[in-house]
Amino acid sequence: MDLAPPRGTRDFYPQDMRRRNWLFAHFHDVARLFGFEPYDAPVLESAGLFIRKAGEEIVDQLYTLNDKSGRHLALRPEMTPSLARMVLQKGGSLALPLKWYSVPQCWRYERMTRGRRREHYQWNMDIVGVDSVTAEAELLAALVAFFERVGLSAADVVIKVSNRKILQAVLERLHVPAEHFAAVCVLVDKLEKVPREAIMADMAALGLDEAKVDRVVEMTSFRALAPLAAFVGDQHQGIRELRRFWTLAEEYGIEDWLSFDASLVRGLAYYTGMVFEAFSRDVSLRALCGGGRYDHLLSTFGGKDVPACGFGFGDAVITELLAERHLLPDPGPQVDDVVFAYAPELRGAAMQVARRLRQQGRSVDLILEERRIKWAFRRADQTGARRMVLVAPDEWAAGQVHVKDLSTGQEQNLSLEQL
RNA sequence: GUGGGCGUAGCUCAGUUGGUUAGAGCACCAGGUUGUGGCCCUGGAGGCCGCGGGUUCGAUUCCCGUCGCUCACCCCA
Repeated sequence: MDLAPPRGTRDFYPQDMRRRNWLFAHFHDVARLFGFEPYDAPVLESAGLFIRKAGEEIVDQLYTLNDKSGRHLALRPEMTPSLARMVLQKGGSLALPLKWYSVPQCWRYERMTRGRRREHYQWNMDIVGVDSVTAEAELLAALVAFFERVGLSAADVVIKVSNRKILQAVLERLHVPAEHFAAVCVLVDKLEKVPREAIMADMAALGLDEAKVDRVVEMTSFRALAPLAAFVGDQHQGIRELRRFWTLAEEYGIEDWLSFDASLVRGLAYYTGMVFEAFSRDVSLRALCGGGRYDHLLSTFGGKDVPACGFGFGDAVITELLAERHLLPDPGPQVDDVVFAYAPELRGAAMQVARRLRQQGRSVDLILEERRIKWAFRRADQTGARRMVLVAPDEWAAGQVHVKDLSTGQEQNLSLEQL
């Protein structure tokens, strides 16, 4: 029997769990600060929820299975389709806008390399029902709040921002059929990552010959808004949204974190407007997080569209960055009191003491075995306990327990009421 | 998918030019100290040397295969 977890998955021993909880606590805290409500959905969904035909890698990497009734199911590779399903299921009964968040475990079957596994936890924040870039500004402000809380600054992290509507305008001028927009976006996303020849056949199938691809490459090379505005028109909606967004970002005080980058497209098919990804400025890592606007996702599931945007933020890359910056804490256990009975006859008394302490909300490690006191002290050191509470014959006869502060060494006898 | 590195105690690793009983540190247990921790001392337990085959009088060591882990490349959110 192989005792290792399946390839690409992780065990979380208590020490790992403490660190994970530390990170997740920041996710939860920031969500609360921004007024987002938690939700969750099954890890296992109908495979059809995730299967799209735009050539996305995430669809090729689905973990799928057939259950005993022959249903075609998949482990979720991302959370957004489940969120869309939940919103659709409630019809019009949900009071918009929704500001929801979750920290789901997501799965994808892919080859293992450094910092890439087959399972990760991904903090998701989504705003459903707001069609203005005020929503994107809110999401990015939350991202910045998170980075600041874990000790990162605008000197460490850059959030690249773009808007797919600009690419859409370019494609329209090149007479690329509108129904190919999503698939072309997925290919353009690959332009920077694979040799151009590798995807030219796919480009041609979608209506883009060499000259048109040249035009797209030229357009994605811009790192400033002005030349693009000249390209697609100063009053184009994509340009106006970006300008409005930047104004909002300045008012939020987060503009130092942001950078316009026309090459940013993202590899998911459903984005329709603003898109963004955060990167470490100097450490070579994959994107820390990414997101964007997906105003037409709900109609692909047969429902009425509702404007929405959101981001996903995986636990893996940020953990690597924080570790490299020595910003990742290694918290110890959180036991307050160790309760130890000197003799078997005092076990009942020790249980009473432990119960009393727990009623006060203290974390109590009651020694369950017949051990020598030396062992109890060593265990107290290992668990980081603050006090040793000794239930001893003479003191107990007087209605008291002997309490030792483990950091100062001070000792005193206290009654149950004084504990 | 290609190439490299590594598989020896719970963990990190040493070692064996092929030879009797495979070592260390940390961790664990016991004792020194029958009611007081961290330090120290002494002792103990713990190994199909990844698995299978081959060569050999003899393999943890050499050879072949295989599985696992890992890094780089390839590919990709």
